[in-house]
Amino acid sequence: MPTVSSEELAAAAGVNSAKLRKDFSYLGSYGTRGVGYDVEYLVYQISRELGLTQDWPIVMVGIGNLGAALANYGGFASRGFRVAALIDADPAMTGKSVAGMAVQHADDLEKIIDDNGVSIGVIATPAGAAQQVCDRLVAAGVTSILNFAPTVLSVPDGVDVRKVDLSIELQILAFHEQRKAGEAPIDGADGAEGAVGVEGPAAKVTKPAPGSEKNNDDRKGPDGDVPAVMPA
Amino acid sequence: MPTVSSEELAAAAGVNSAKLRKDFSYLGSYGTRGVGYDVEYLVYQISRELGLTQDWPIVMVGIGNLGAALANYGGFASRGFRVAALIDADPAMTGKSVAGMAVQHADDLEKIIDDNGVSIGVIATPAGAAQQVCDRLVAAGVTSILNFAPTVLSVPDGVDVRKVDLSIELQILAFHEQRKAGEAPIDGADGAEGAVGVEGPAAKVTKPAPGSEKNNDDRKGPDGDVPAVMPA
DNA sequence: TCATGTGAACAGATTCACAGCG
DNA sequence: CGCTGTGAATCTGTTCACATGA
Repeated sequence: MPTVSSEELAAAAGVNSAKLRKDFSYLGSYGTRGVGYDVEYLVYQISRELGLTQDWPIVMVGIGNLGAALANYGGFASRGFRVAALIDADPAMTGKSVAGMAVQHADDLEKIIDDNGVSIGVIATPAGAAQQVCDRLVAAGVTSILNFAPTVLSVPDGVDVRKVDLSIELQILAFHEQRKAGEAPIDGADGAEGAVGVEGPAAKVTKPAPGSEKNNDDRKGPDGDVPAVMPA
Repeated sequence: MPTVSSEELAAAAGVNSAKLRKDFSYLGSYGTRGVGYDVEYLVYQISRELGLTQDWPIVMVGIGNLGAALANYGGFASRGFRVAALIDADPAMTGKSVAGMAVQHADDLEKIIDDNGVSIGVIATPAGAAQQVCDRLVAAGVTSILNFAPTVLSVPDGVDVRKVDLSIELQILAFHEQRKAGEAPIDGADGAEGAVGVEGPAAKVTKPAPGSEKNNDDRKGPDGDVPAVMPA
């Protein structure tokens, strides 16, 4: 399949074809009128725009279950990421092989980052160690951090942090599940009678997907469809 | 602190106070004019709306590194989730203790789901097993699935699937990192000269956060700020 | 003729600004 | 008086529909 039309791509992705064309147009005019988009060329252009054509050395700090799972995660390499080092503070871990790499001790963190020109760090430590690790990463020159620890990190301006909360996804499923179960108030403690706009967001729950596969359509993000504030 | 104003909450969350008030108003009128919101009452109302006051038994299938990491994840219990069972297809895993629970064999999947009234399942198996596990979960009555396997699952109508791609978050960081590095084209293969709207989305990258902590502000979601289509 | 690329219309979400109530 | 709750104004993002060019 050498070329593809916006219509076909849109159907596959479950979005409107006009939106897709408009989005593509922001990257430049890579299509051919009357024909469509050259697949190979389009893939290259999008890859380049997203940074997939670059090599991104990353360090992973905290090689527990989660760190090991991440180190073994197949998707990284194909997206241009190269795990430059696995780092753990536990001396017992040092030298152990995880995902085919020797774990290095946290003492060498600064040197490792410097030697490899790392600008992206992944934190998979326990909550208590996260801020300290973060500070060291930033001091050593890391400017993007992916945080799996259940802590809010403070960083100076110019440093990006993304926090992944693995339970928030379950939360969202449970929220939808609750809706499926019926609108009846579960526990009649008191009045949610006047709950006006509840129907709005709820309409998203089971959108009839235009495509045949249904998977994360309708989704704005892990926290895109729940209120911003939530009790700890 | 018995009460809190929309202004304070908004500052803490890094959003506009009017938006916060409007969002809250969809749940009902739980504030007091001239005073603010009663913290305890507000927490309860939001918890109830989000389903935090319910007990959600879940099963986790695939107890490798990632499954074990999830089973040990502290955040679940506090959000109303109860891990009803850990399930793995490997007989060598059966009976092993992970996060204080004995791993059960996949043969018993249907019985476990039925006995515990489970409606939410977590798949952390290798990609090859995911669809099969998914089908069995659905057949056994599960209606919400959290999928960590790198596969798109097909499910019947009425079943919710959320896919978590751990590398997508890195992808987003790398995308921003690329922007920080400067607008100069990295590889001059050919013309992205006419790249018009690139400045639009880019403006989001380093928004001056209204709050003091900067952490996942500006974020729509793991895929909220990258185009919908991306090469495998 | 066909599918892109894009102004213009539309829809949805956010913010403003203030009436109303404790 | 202060802060909520909310219509109205504004802004942002999506979709329509068609001129344009291969």
